[in-house]
Amino acid sequence: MSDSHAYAETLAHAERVCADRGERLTPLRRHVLELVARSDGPVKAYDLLDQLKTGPGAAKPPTVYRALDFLMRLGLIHRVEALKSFIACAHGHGHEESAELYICESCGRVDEQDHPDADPSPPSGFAVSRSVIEHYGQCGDCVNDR
Amino acid sequence: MSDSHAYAETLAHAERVCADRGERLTPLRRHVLELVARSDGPVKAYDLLDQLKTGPGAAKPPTVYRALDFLMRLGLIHRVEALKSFIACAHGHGHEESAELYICESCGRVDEQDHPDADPSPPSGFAVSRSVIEHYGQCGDCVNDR
DNA sequence: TTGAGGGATGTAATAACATAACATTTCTAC
DNA sequence: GTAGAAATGTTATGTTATTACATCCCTCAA
Repeated sequence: MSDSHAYAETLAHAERVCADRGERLTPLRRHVLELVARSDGPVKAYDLLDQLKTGPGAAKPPTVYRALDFLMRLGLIHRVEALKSFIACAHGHGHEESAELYICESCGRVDEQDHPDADPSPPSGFAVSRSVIEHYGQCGDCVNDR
Repeated sequence: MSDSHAYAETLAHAERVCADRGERLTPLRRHVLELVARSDGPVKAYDLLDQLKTGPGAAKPPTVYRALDFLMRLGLIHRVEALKSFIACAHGHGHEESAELYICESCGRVDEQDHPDADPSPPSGFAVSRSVIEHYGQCGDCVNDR
């Protein structure tokens, strides 16, 4: 997500989503989304905080976490649970709360797949509202490099 | 996992796994496993810490985290990433690193399913070594209760 | 039997991650 | 223009996890 085309699309998509839902993509929120989208891989909240700390009016943790919560609520970013990190959503998909992520532990790249909405085998009667699906390993490139 | 039969089985299983792999289930590690297994649902590291803090020789964080790491390494417990918590593994299954969890947000119960080893759609060439699969929602009982 | 080496545990300090509570500002609608 | 709601600022603190180093304890070989 470091290439500028995808990045521009991410922002344009964010504008559209906000407009659709009557939400405000404020400068702060846009800025945080930019930082997440420009970053080469999953990025941590406190790294964002550092990047927002230029000058005397430095951002404090709640500022960043609120923006991240907002962006997650709109499905514009995902939290990578096992890395305590965040990535920009690669899709304009609908199932905002259920990305399926492939995280390369060698190069750090994250690949987001569309995942089947139908769960293979939920326990009887269980109603899933949100899923965390994260696969760790090595991407094709890193496997070949060895 | 609060019923004593399953609990006894968990410990017996732990003994077997350790014996097989030449690892030592020390009193401390056994104690931590007991606390996790006896707990009614996912339990937090600092809750365990509190439970180990009886008397003056109180346990400190690294003590608990080391035991938890050990138990995870052997597949005896799982970390519930999005809850920052731990549960005893319900199975003696082989794919230790890839439990599929159904977590009820109403009653807190966690149901561990065997999940398909075959991944539906990994990116080309990606070699998965470990997966985090957590489904949040309501279990059948809680859905009916409403 | 002793002492070297390794694994486990104890301990202190601190790093890293996240939220609560409340004040202030900004936007929007009337 | 003003009320109410939404967003942001600010302070403080809560929660989760690790680093670094000391000590203990067990095993095994000399």
